[in-house]
Formats: sequence, structure tokens, C-alpha cells
Amino acid sequence: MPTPAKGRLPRSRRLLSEEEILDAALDLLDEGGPDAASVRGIAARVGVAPNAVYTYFPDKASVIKALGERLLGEVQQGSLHPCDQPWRGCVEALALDLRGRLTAHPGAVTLMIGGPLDGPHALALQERLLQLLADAGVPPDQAARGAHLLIVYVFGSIAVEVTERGQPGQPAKDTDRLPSPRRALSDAQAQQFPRSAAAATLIGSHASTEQYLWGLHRLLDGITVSPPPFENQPPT
Amino acid sequence: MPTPAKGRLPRSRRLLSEEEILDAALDLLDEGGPDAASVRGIAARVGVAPNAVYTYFPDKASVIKALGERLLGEVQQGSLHPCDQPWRGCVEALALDLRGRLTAHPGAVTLMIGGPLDGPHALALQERLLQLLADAGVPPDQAARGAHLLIVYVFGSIAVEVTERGQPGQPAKDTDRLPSPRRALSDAQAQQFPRSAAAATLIGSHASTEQYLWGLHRLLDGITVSPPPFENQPPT
DNA sequence: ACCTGAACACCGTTCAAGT
DNA sequence: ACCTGAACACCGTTCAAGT
Repeated sequence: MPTPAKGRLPRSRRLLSEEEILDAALDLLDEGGPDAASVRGIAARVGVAPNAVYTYFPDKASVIKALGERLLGEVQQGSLHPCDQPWRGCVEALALDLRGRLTAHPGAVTLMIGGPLDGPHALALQERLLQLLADAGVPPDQAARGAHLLIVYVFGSIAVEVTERGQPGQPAKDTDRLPSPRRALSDAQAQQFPRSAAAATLIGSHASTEQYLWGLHRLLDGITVSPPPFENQPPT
Repeated sequence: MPTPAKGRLPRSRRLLSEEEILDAALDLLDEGGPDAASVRGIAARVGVAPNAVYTYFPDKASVIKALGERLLGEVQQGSLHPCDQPWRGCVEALALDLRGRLTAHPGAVTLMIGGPLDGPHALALQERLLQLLADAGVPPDQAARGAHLLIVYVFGSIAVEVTERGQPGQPAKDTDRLPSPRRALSDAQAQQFPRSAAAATLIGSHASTEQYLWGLHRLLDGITVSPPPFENQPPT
């Protein structure tokens, strides 16, 4: 028996670790956008041959999946403290933390939303959300629907935000280099879609974080005050 | 002057049309998932050399963008009739139409959400939504925020739905071939995340369309009844 | 077990040439 | 204007071989 090294720490003469590969992938995505995280590029950055990556991950999709899970894990870790605020504040903090940590890596987010979010850290986030809604007195079936609704909203908002800002990979053609947070419409578009043009200027005057939180609370309103008739809310 | 052919119809001896290329791309995506729509594959399907595609579109991203716009255009066209129901019914019909037409093409949707939805048909949909909210008596700034919220929800739901179902490209590993609409958790997962497990069984008992509409109406509740204090709703 | 060089079967895109 | 063959610079992944 070749001594299975039960401590497992000095397992073998590997040059790399899974984490180093994920670091390299994230750096490449941050610098060059969603197409920059090629297996060959990752291998070059950590200084090995392209196929050495396959010692640590079975394929490229697994690398992306693990990277997404790691980003979600940071969120979970960042909100570990039991949160002494009222429940709405806790949901808000969680949503803000999630948004902040993901929008910092638009290239990674673009790849993440291509596949399902079903890893353990994603589940842990859902679990925490269900816990918060239960604490708020929302009955289980409504909390189940509500948590799903919140998840769709939060990830949808992040996805929209990430795709609206230019990725570092795309050269960002200079015709639409507008400084406004939500870019205005061209004259022709404004003429054809007057309400959209007006809405763009109305919303553009607010910070996107404010818009994000407004939507979140509208949604919490809808979840907590809505049918089936339900008024179990604890006092503020 | 080489006679610019003002009628423009028999413009030249082109073998293809933009529509044929989009048809081919959509067929490939439907059959093989998001990675199946290669420029070379499209060209082969319409019977030309790979680079002939670049006569019609400047690059692959433009093909994807045009395809997304076409799918959104069908939605817009499908809800052309002025909608004689009360406004909530109209929003619901629009949301259902959008979901139905997009989830029919999961591969295309996966590619669409990678880039921004800012084409004319996307704007037309937003315009219609703003019109409906204005008809409902929602003041302009709230309608602007609300429309954005609805768009995020609808596209987020579709994206989640599409990524949860397996794409035809991925071989759908036989370990998770569960028949339920929302797949249940493994035993280990259920033990670690009890609320998520319970929520999965609770939601799994409903059709996903019902869950989709539930969220939509919770959201409409939040938009129409919420601060700033507002009770301008027309009688049913 | 881990890494290597070499190869396979693909990509998107460009270029010069033909009509 | 439109299409072609040929090529360039890439991909992800596999395989046999080395340690």
C-alpha cells in the first residue's frame, strides 16, 4: 500500500491548487471580460501547460461553476453575524452585499448566469432568506414563493446591471460613451418611444442602488401584505 | 453612375437573406444548445462558405443580437390588439406571451442574456408596459421604476427557468434526471438545508406558470399600493 | 498523482481573388 | 455587391509519455 497520507496535507507534488486556478480565472475575467478566461489563458497565468488544468477540474464549465460558488460563498461569509436588525434590514443587507460582491466581477457574472445556481453556497443563501422570511412571520408556502421571487429579482438586477455596463472585453464603441448612469436614448428613439425616453431621464436621476433597493422593498411589500390574507407581521 | 436600383428589391444577386441566416441560427440553437450556433455551422446550414455570413452581419455578436430582437418582435406583434381587459390582465398577457415565446428557445435565451436588451423591439415592449402602468393611474416616476422592476423580473424568471431546465447541448447527466418540475434536493442537501428542502417540495407542487404569475401580481401589488402614498387606482 | 509535448477537431475572422 | 478558397490565430480537450 503506497501510504494514502491520511493527513492529506502534503498529498503529493502538485504545483498548483484549485484556488490558484480560480484566482487566475477571476483575474482574467476582470481584466478581459467573459471571453478572457480560456483554459489556455488560465494555464499560462499560473505557469503550467494548458492541459495541466484538467488535473484539478474535469472541464472548463467546472472551473466557471466553482468560481461562481466561491463568489457566492464570500457573500454568505460576509453576512455570518446573526443580524440584530429587524428582518427587512437583514434582507436588505444581504441583497446589498450580494450585489456589491457580484457586480465587482461583471465578466464572472456573465458566465455564471449561463448555468444554474445550485451549488451549496447558493443553497445556503436561499436557506438564509427562508429563515429571515420565517422570522418575519411569513407562512412557509408564501415564504417559499417569496424567496424564489427575491432570488430572481436580485440576480436579475445584477445581470441587467452587468450587461448594461460595458464589459472590459468589448471595446465600448465611442458613439455611446455617455456618462449618465442609465444611458439616454437617441433623438430618433426618443421620438418613437416617448414614455421610455421620459422614464430614462426620470430614473437616470437616481443612483442605481436606490432603484435596486426601491424594487426590493416593493417586492417585500408584495410578499408580506398579499393574499392569502395575512397580517402576522411583528411590530416594528 | 451604376444605377442605384431605387426600388431596392432586386438589389443584387445575393443567395441569402438576413432572415434565412437567423432561421438557421435559431434552428441550430434549438437543436444543439447555446454553443451550436457557430458561424461555420450557420453557413453550412444555409449552404454557403463560412465567411459569406459576414456579408450580412459584421460579426457573430450581431447575429445573436438580431436574433434576440426578432424574438422580442414576435412578442410585440403578438400583443398588438389594444387589449380590452383591465390593465392587470394586459400586463399578465404580455408577461405570459413573453415567457412562452422565449422559453421555447432556451439556447437563444442563454445567449441573449449575455448582452444588453436595448434594440427597438425591446424598447417597444418597455414603452407598452409604461403605457399600461400610466393607464392604471401610476404616476410617471413610479411607473418608470415599476416598469424596470417588471422587466427585471420577467427576464430574470425566464433566465432562471431556462438555465434550470437542461439545454439540449449539455448531455444531462443521468444522476439528476428527476421528473419533477423543480428538482428536489439530495438527502445530504436536505439535511443541511431543511427550509430549502421544504420549500422545494412546496413549490414543486405548483405549476411553474402559476409561480410566475404569483410573483408578477405580488410585484404589481408592490408597485401600485406603495409609497409615495398613492390611491389613484381606477375602479375595476 | 501530476505535469508535459503533441495532436485533433474545432472556432471567429480576415484577405485576396473571382464574378 | 456578393461569394469563394485559403489562411491566421486562436479554442477545449485527449492521448501517450515522462516523473
